[in-house]
Amino acid sequence: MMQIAVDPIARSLPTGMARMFVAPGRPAAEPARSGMARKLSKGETVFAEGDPTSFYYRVVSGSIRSYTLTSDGRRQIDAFHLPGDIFGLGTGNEHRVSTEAICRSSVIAYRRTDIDSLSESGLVRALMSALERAQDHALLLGRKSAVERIAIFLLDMAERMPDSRFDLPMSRADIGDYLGLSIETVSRSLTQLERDGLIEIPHGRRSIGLRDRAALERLEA
Amino acid sequence: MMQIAVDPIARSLPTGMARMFVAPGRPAAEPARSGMARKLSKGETVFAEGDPTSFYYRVVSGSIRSYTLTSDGRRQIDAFHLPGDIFGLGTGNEHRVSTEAICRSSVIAYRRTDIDSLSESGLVRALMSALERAQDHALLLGRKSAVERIAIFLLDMAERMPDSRFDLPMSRADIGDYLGLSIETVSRSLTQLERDGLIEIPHGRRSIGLRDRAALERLEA
DNA sequence: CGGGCCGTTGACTCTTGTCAATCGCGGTGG
DNA sequence: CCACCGCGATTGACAAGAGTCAACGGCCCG
Repeated sequence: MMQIAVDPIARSLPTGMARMFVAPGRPAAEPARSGMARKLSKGETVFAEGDPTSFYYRVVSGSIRSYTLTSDGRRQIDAFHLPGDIFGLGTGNEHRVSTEAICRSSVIAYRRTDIDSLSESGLVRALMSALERAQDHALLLGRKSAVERIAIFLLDMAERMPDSRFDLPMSRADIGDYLGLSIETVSRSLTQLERDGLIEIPHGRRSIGLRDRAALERLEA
Repeated sequence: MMQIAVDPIARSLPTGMARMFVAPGRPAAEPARSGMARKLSKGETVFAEGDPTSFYYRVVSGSIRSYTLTSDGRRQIDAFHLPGDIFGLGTGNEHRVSTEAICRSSVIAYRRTDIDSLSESGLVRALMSALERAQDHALLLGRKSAVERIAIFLLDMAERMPDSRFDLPMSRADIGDYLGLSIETVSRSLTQLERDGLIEIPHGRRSIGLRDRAALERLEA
C-alpha cells in the first residue's frame, strides 16, 4: 500500500472527467441563495475538496457520494447520501471532502451563514446522526472482515431503501472505496453471499435481493 | 475474523472490571447538575453503551477513550479525547459508545437538555469537528497501511500535545483498537519507524520522540 | 523474591490486494 | 442489422501485508 501508484486516477476517472467538464461553469452553476434546487447528472460534482463552505445541502432525489482522495490516488468514500440526507457540513472555510452525484440527482442548497442562527432546526440532529454514522463506519472499517462489511452494507442500504429487493445506485468500485475493499473482494464477497443463499443477484448486476436477512444480521454482529 | 472468539474479553478485561466496580455506585456518582466536575481514576467508566444520554462531557485533564465492542469481543476505539475535547454527543436516548478514563482524569458534565436551546454555543462547532475527525479516521482505517496509520497517529498526538517529545497516555492495545491493528503490528510498526530513524522510543515505552517529522508527514500522505 | 502485565520478537497462517484473463452488456458506427 | 469496442463485473493465480500463536524480556508492585 505504500508504493507509488501505478494507476493513479483510473478508478476516479469519471470523477476527473466530471470535474473537468463542470469546473468552468461551476461558479455559475452554484446556487444563488438558500432553498435553491440544483439538478445533477451522473458523475457531476456538487462541491470539491477545497471549495469554500458557502452552502450545505439536502438530497432531494438520487444519491451522492462523499469522498476524499489520498495523494497516491486511492479514494475513500466516507458516506453515501440518499434522499433526505444533509451533507456538506464542516467547521472550516473549505470543504474537506468532495461530493458527486452517483446517478441523476437533485439537491437543495442552504446558505451556510444560517447555521449559527438556525441551529435549533434539524441541523444539530443531522450533525449528530452523521457523527454516529461515521462511528459505525469506523467500527466497520477497523474490525470487520470483507463479508461482514458487505453484509452490513447491504442491510444498511436495505433499511434506507423502501423495498427488500432494490437496486444499488453505485458501482462495485464505489462500494469498495466505501468499505475499504478492492473491487475484486467486493465481487467475491457478493458471490459468496449468493452461493450461501443469503442474497440473490438477478441478472442486472446492480439489483440485490435479500433472501435470509436473519443470517445477514448474524454476520453483522 | 469470523470465527468464534477464543479470547472474547481478555483485552477488554480492564473495561469489564472497571464497569463491574463502578456500576453499583454509578448512579450516585453521576453528576447532579450541569457544570459539575467528576474525577476519574484509571480505567473508570464515564458512561457505558446503553446508558441514557442525560449528559455530555468536556475533558478537563487526563484522557478518555471512546469505544464500542463487537459481539465477539473485539473492540474499536473511535476516539481519544484530550483536555478541552467534548464527547458524549449523540442523537438517541442511549449512548452508542462507552467511554473510560485511560489514566487519572477529570471531566465536566453538562445536562443534555441544554443542547437544543444552547446550540449557538460551541456545540455545533464541536459536533462538526468531531465529524471531521471521524471522516479522517475512516480514511485512515480504509486506506492506510499499518506504518502509515502509526505515523498519522503519532503526528496527530504530537499536534494535540504541547511538546514534540511526549508520553502516550494509552497502551499498545488501545492504539491497536483505535487504528484497527493488532497489538503486535502496532509494536512492529513502531520499531520499524525507530529503526528507520523517524522516531525514538527511549526506555519508558510510553514515551515518544519525533526525530524526522518531515519523513513522517511524507508517510501521512 | 516472585508474579503479573505490558511490550517485543519470531514463525507461521490466512485474508485481502494485485495482476491478468474473460464474460456480458450497451452503445456506436460501418 | 451486425460487428466492434469499451466498461463493469467476475473469476483465477499469486503475492504481500497483517493476524495469530507462542515465547521471551523488562518492569512494577506486592
